[in-house]
Amino acid sequence: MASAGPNEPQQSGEQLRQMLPELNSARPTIAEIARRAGVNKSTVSRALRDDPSIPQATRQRIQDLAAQLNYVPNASARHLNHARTDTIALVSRALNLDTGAGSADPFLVELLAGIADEAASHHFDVLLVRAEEGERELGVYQRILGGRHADGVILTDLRPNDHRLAYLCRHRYPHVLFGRSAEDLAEARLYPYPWAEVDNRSGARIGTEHLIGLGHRRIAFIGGGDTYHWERDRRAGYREALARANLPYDPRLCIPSGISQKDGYLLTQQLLSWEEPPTAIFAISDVLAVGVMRAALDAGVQVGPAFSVIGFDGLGLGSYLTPPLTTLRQPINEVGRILVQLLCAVLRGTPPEEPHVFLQPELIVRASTRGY
Amino acid sequence: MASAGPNEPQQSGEQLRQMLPELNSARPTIAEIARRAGVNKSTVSRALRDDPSIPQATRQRIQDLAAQLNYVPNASARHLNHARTDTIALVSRALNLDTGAGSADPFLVELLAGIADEAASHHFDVLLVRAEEGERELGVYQRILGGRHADGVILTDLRPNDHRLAYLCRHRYPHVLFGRSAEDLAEARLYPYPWAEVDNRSGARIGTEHLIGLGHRRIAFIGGGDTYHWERDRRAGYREALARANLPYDPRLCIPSGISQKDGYLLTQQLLSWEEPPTAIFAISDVLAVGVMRAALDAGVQVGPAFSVIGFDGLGLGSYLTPPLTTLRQPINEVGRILVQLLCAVLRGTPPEEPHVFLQPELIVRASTRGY
DNA sequence: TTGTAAGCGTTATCAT
DNA sequence: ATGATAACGCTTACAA
Repeated sequence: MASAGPNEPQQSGEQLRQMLPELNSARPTIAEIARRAGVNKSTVSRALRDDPSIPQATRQRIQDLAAQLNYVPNASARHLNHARTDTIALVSRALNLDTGAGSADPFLVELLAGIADEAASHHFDVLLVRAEEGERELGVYQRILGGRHADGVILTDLRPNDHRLAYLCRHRYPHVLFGRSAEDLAEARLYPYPWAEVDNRSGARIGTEHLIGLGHRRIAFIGGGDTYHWERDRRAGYREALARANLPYDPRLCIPSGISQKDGYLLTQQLLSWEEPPTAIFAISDVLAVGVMRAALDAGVQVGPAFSVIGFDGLGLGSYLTPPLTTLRQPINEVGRILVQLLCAVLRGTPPEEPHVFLQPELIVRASTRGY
Repeated sequence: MASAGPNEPQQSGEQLRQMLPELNSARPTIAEIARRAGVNKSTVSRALRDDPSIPQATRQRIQDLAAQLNYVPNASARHLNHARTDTIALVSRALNLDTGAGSADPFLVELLAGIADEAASHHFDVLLVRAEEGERELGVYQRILGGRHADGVILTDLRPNDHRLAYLCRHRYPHVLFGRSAEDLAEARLYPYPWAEVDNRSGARIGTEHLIGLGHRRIAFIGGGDTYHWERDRRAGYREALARANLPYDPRLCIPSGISQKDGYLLTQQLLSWEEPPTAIFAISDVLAVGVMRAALDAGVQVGPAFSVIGFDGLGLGSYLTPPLTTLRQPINEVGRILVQLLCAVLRGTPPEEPHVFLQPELIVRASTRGY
């Protein structure tokens, strides 16, 4: 296979060093354009924004000149002048390598895609920020919002009594939340800033009811700690379904865990070694469910009728697993879009009539859950 | 389950509208600090950066005051002044919802995690930018780099004769590439800007040789178009292995496709309907391999000895598939870190001695490939 | 040790 | 229709 022709500039790697002094040069300013055009800076500024007070002819002349010189207005200068940056930040825990997830969280990309897409259509830049934990947690928001790296921020991984909320409200930092608790919905609707959330509790309840409907009675719920709304709510939905069906709640069947595939794998290995193992497992996320199914298969347990598995999230992956995974699909892309819309509305000064969006997940039944 | 106590400020959603005027207020400037401290702006500026010329006492006093007033220097002002933004941008195609991938690319998160982590440790912000296609492709770089939204940019999805390179070089826009061709490595080493790449060709060759070593003779290679280096190189590696083993190259067995699980699924369905189907499949990515394995299982073909499948990427997912997927692991996180290190070095004005990093992927043998 | 003033590149408010 | 000027918030010679 022939090499692609040498089309790029060819220089020794060392020559980069020689180019360095020029790196920051040669970007024309508005003053430069003005000088060359023989007009004032303000005329150029007007011409470039198609101000009708500038006659068509000069306008065109200046625009051509600017294009020819490859002029692009300096963002920092503009931001400084306008007192806004047209940038929103997404703060996410999933970017931390040491967060224990073991590997990438597919959820984040889906969300990011929605966010990036919508932000672009609003002419906003997107800043990606790692969430910090503990002492330095609030410092992140102070830096980004106080220092005006961004005009507003999207928060994820909300917790009960999340002290970030009080902090952001106190400082009037524009923000939008992904994740409120279904537990306090009435209260959450009073929150002054927008949020969007998927009904984790109902989702988990519906999923559990699905298992119960299939005849399962010993249903384990695995995954999640006690930290975030989404994990608490999903667990609550599980218990709610049991209660409604007058099934006893067995704490031994409700097992906390990490969020990686491996966690699901190890826990399921244990479960299956019980003398009376559960006949169905509700995994708190699709990622976890992957590990659960693998463990079952490795133990020679066929996933389906005798041992049903359901996940949560609706990752594209699910339908290609063996067997295909029943799950509760979240409209992740859409959540991303909505979050951006809500935040932009706030920044624009025109908050939406209903700033609180509560979406329903959708039960997708596949072969991993079958009648017992 | 009790609701989390009402800890957040409680206001009607409509009150947000009333708060709006205050949104952009109340962020103190350096002038404000100076006024309150009874000193000049420049003194404050110095005190805040621990300039030793300011006596310890005043320094402390000013720092306390700033902290108390929640002062954070305005990034735009600082950037304007310094003529740099301490921001790098990642331009990615994977953020486009309409890109045909169908869903999230897990690869991107892994890369992002590495990038975000390393960038943070260099005190750089990370801007996330969707790649455009066609006419508007270069406009993205003009806007980001010319407009100084970022100091430098990370390019992905490189193509042969990628005209972005000439463009960036011509304008002296600092950048680093993820993806050069193994086909023109000598030439690529002359490129003035840094790049990092994983040896896709060798990886694919080693993977194919693995299959050949297992006794497979009819080996299909599916996936990828003719656009990007990574897909061309992997295909080249496949052919190289065949050639070395004196196996004939059958064009019918080298099948282009999209990059989604579904593409892998549909193609494999077709393959299996042939009168003499291949006994092994090299899927150009792990994501594609997921679809391949699903199709095999659905067709009643057991993946393993009689029908081996190998992927490429080494996503965490692979070891939990059924059967676990043999693959070539790319050090994705590390690539992200390296890209940032290289770019920061350029921006710092101290380019590394060896700006071109070529990493080897690692063959990870699992149960999806077995002797034929 | 600290203050003064110029400058970063825009935009906006005056005038003219 | 266009020019002059101030302002955005910060840094940094240069003075004092």
